[in-house]
Amino acid sequence: METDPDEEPRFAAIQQLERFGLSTYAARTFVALVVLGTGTAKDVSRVSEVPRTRVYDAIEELQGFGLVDVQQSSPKEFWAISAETTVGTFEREMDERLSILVRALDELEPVERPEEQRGVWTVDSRSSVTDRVIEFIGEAEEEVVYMTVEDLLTEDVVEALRGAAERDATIHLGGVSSEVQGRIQEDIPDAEMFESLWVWSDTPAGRLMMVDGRRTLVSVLVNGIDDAPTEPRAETAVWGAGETNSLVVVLRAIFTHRLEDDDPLDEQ
Amino acid sequence: METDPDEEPRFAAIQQLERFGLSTYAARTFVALVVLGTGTAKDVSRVSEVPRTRVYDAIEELQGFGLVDVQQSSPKEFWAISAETTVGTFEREMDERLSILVRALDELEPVERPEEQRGVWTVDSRSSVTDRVIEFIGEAEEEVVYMTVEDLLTEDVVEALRGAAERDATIHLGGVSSEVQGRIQEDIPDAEMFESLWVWSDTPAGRLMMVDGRRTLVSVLVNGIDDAPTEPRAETAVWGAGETNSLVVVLRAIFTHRLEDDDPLDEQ
DNA sequence: ACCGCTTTCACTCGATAATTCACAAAAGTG
DNA sequence: CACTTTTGTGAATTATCGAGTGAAAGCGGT
Repeated sequence: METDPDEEPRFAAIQQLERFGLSTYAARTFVALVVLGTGTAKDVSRVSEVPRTRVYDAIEELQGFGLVDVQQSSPKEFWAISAETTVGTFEREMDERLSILVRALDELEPVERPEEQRGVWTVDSRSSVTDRVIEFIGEAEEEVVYMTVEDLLTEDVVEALRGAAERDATIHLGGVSSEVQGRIQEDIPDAEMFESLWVWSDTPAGRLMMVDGRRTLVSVLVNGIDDAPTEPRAETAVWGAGETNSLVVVLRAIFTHRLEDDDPLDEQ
Repeated sequence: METDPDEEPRFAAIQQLERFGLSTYAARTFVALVVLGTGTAKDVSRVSEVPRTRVYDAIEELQGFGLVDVQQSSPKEFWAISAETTVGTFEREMDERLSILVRALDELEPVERPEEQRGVWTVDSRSSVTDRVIEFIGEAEEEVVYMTVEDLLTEDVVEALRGAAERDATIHLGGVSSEVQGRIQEDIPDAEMFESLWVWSDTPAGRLMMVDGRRTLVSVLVNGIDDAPTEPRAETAVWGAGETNSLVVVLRAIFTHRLEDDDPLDEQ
């Protein structure tokens, strides 16, 4: 690191503002004004390193976003809205953009997504895997089998499972310690716990799920066991859909065999 | 218009995706996949007009956002997440960015913003003016005088007024018809209504407010009366702060004079 | 081993944004 | 009132990044 620590929030703010679509001049100008509260083009130029003659354009851009007010005097003075209001402004802006996006996508999306798939799809980051898990659980009508290491049994997943349980789907949950089992039983009384089908820890295994016997997902934690345990290990998953999908067929075989058995740990 | 109406949502979707930071290739590729549900580079290229050879880069970019999964086969196949999940993904992304921004801005913002101001600031769009109005009402400790045309008495403003009333500030509200007065009385029982100080309609007047006798705002509706009444008329405002601010002094004179009078319509 | 297809990658070009420059208008200053 | 400094606007120049192109490297099947 070679950056002045005092400048770190300034840099972060500028970076985020740029990501929201401001030009670098506009972003730097705004941050300068937040620090100053109020100031002239010259003031802004001094603390923001924006060429003085360009401050005016930047202000205009910021006015378009409703982020600064100006005082019609000579020299003109500029005033930045409060941090709080700024966030509110962007929140509204983003809501707006999102609603346009969802409207457009809904029109484009074919009414029914192809269900049966031949291949096996791969998903990469942890958050994406979680997305997929939640999506699939959300489609469950009859049965969810979900086996996971505890780290990955996050609140939103439990939420999705509860939703499925309330739709009268059977929940089989495996791989979690007895303490956590208790907590889950409170949330989802109907969930049925089962022991791990095999030794679960000390493997890179992440989660393993099957929904209605026609959709399955398997994930592993990458950056192997011997790696520095600093980084939360990244997750990567494969999933498949359809009665005849190969991944589905394999997992269905395993699960139905094991779950119908009352003493699953001994065989094979 | 010369665009195929069928293509309009497609265009809108691409545009929004670009604003969220996707390259045009990535945006076009994703939209193509949403339409197709699933497809190879060739398929995508055909419907998206993205050069076939660059589809792969686009997919990589999209994977970074968690928007597509791929099938490791030859040819590779690509799968787009559902519209619903897409929105969720961006929602999380934006929340993340916003929280970084607010953290950074809070550190930068001087603890107390300068209160007394000499000049008069101008604000431009309707939403920005509303922002300022709400902000100022939120600072009220003793008294809010707010006179407005009914169009501009939106729910969020009423909300802010209620908040001020609950902090034991006196609310004087003027310029609204008796029907609306009734509705407001329900929301904010303590609000005190007063008649317009002058003929209010048929002027370009918008709102006029004073908070604690030290902060005032006046707005007008531009794009004059004789303009086509299609567009909701734009609003532009000026505001000032501080006991000795000229705008504040003028409005305080008017308001205190008129409000203390029981028969405000006749004089001057 | 060959051919066609898929995939990757290095490179050009052009649009756009960043930066600099020149100058007119306005505001101070002696 | 002449002269200097400051302020604001517009155009000119430079840099950067992404779109588009094409060559070359894998891969599969015959």
